Amino acid sequence: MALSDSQVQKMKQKRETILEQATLMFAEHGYNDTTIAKVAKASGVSFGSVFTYFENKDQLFFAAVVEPLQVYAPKLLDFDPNARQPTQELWNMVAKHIKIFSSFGPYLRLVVQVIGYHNRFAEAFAELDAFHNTFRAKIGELVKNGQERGELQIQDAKYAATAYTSFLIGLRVNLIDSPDSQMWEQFVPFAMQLFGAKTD
Amino acid sequence: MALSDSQVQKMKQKRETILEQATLMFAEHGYNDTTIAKVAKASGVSFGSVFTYFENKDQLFFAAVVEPLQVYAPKLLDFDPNARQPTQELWNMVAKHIKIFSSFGPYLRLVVQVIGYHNRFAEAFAELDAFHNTFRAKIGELVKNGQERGELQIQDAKYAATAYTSFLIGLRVNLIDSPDSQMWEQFVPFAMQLFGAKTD
Amino acid sequence: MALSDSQVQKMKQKRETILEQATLMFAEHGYNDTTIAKVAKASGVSFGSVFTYFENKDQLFFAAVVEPLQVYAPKLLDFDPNARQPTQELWNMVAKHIKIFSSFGPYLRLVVQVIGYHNRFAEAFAELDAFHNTFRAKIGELVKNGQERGELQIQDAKYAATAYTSFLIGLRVNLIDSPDSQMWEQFVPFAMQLFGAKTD
Amino acid sequence: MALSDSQVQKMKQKRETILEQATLMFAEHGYNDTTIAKVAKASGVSFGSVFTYFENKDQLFFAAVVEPLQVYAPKLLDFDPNARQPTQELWNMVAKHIKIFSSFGPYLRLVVQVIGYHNRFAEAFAELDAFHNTFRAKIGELVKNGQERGELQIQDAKYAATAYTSFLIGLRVNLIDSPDSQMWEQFVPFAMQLFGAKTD
DNA sequence: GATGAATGAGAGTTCATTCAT
DNA sequence: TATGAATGAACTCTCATTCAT
Repeated sequence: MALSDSQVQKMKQKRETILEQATLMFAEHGYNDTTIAKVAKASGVSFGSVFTYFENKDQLFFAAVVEPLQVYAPKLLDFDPNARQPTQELWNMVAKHIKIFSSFGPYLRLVVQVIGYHNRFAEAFAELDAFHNTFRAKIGELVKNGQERGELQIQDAKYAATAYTSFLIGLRVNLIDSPDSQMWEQFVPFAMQLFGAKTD
Repeated sequence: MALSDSQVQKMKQKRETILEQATLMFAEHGYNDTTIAKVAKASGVSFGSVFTYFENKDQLFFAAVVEPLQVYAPKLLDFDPNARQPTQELWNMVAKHIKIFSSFGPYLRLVVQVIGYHNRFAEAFAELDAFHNTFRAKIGELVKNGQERGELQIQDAKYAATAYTSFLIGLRVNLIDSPDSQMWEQFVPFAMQLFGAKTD
Repeated sequence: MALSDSQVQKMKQKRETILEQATLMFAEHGYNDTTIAKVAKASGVSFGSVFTYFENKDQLFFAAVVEPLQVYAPKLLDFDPNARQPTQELWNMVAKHIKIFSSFGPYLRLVVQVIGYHNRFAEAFAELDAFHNTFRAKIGELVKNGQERGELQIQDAKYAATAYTSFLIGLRVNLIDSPDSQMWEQFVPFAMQLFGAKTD
Repeated sequence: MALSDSQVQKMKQKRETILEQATLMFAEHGYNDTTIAKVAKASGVSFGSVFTYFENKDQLFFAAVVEPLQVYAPKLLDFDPNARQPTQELWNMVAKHIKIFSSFGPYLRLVVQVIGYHNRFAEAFAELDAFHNTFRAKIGELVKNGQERGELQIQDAKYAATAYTSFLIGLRVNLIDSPDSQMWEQFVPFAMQLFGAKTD
């Protein structure tokens, strides 16, 4: 018997709730200290139900890492590498990135874990790594564009991109308990310097 | 009857071995996936012996995090904030830091974990945080010195220091599997830019 | 979906079985030499199931000590302190007590342990002590009644009650391996003497 | 090389100290919760030394139970079953017993344990049981003597003796935390009633 | 004789996962 | 689909005992 629309809807909602709670808990307490029972409780379902929506704990973790990527990736990639005014574009991009990074703390802690234990979480890491490469490549393009237009110092664009993503992730690690966006904003100019923006 | 010197020596050695193995495993597999039994095996002792040298697993972890700090801290702080040629001093400092960060990968992964779960590892985090503050403060001094001598752009020295340590830790996270020091060296100029070093 | 009635019934039964086996083993071998694994085996369940019914070993022990009290207490208190014929009532009471004490050997050994280590088993002891006080008080009333009616020697009723419960528990300790009720019956007259029953 | 007298003396002393501490701890915390390490610490010796004086933990426990018996037994048996004035003798005996029982609380808790787990502590129990039989027999003789002289009610002397020792041990269990000898003294008359002493 | 490092059997407990209801 | 009882692998930690010094 096919499920009614409202049923399907309800199930989607439930899955979503579980995933959200799982993300928060995985991020806060790590993989091992997050138990299925706790996630279930926080989600208002029986722990048996978690297995209805996710094959096992590993899959739940994988989903918690990879699915938000679908949401964040487009936002992070939302800039134009061929912009006419690359410095301006860069500034806007950095401001946006910083805003995003300052706000999705929990998820990024998850990301840091996956990177830290990339052997343990090989599949999830592969996804993140793939995005990271795409991300860096696109940033690199914009940097190159900026250099070609004489707005940025000449330096290896790929390294600059890596330096930049490192800076972002490092900020997230260091400012672990500071969701205060105003403080985060202070770091935009530093990112610009990293890119070799000419200081007039 | 007191223990003989050689006895004491042997014990020190054994403790050291256990701690080293523990550090490696904690860094590689995290706190939970590192079992006392595995550490013992890797160290060539019975698991009971681990408890001879460390009260419990938590203490072992704490020691693995805090003791190396005694070794690394002086090296990281080995620069002169009042140097006559601040830019030169800064460059040397960065080069040294990058070299150190590129080489003690395992330990830094441990550090990232502690920061990531600072609630879980509160005591260890407190130690790291204290060092981080000292570290940033001293870097900030050198930056200020550089600004006063007109060698660096004027910007908030504290933020610059934070940006720098974030950059370092972010590099360590991103370049998780690259001990290749030559690649790391490429990032020295970027750090200099972060500090607002004037590009002639 | 709630559990079916038969399910609930089965669980109650299982809990009961575990508790019974635990009581027997705690009584026979003491707290430490009674392992969860042994209790589980004796109860025909996996050791994990013991934790489904009891939070931990301490709780299991507590339940083994306290729950039977609900059963035995009413039986031990089943006499009338204001009886018209106090000596007769006393005799019946003693006979009943002796019968009960002779039969629930295992449980009483548990009780003796709790008293012996009342620091270790503080909560369980508190429960037993509370009952003991109630028990002695009610016996004291009957004794007083008997004295007032001139059937018993005048003596401190509270001490008499304590002497009596001591006698009972002492018999249980001494006759550790004698469930033989006939032998136990022999002690009824001694208890009566303790109460100062006048020997005509 | 033979040991000097003073050395022998010192060792005897050390053994004594260990045994005393062991008795106290076994009595207070039971066999399992009393560790060799704790006993050693309380005795001011290394735990290795405990094994110099006692083969193993079981032997230590055995010694703690049996050796004091050599001290207490003569005191408990110090009465004349053929006394000319049996009631008087009985009174004196009871008074002495009560005094002794009120004072050596820790040791008696040990005794209760051994009786409670006589399977576990079979050898120690055998010693205690043997003494108990001797003890009861001698008391029985005095009771019989009293009956023959018409001072005591006629009743089975052996049961009377058992009732009496039960009463004593029961008091010890019930008054676990009352070393207050004055309260203990109150129970002498009750013991006399147990023996069927004629109340004038 | 005295010491305490080394060992490992064995205990309690957690928790992912299965599966009957 | 939802539930939670049942299971047992795996982990940390304790402690009696051995034995080299």
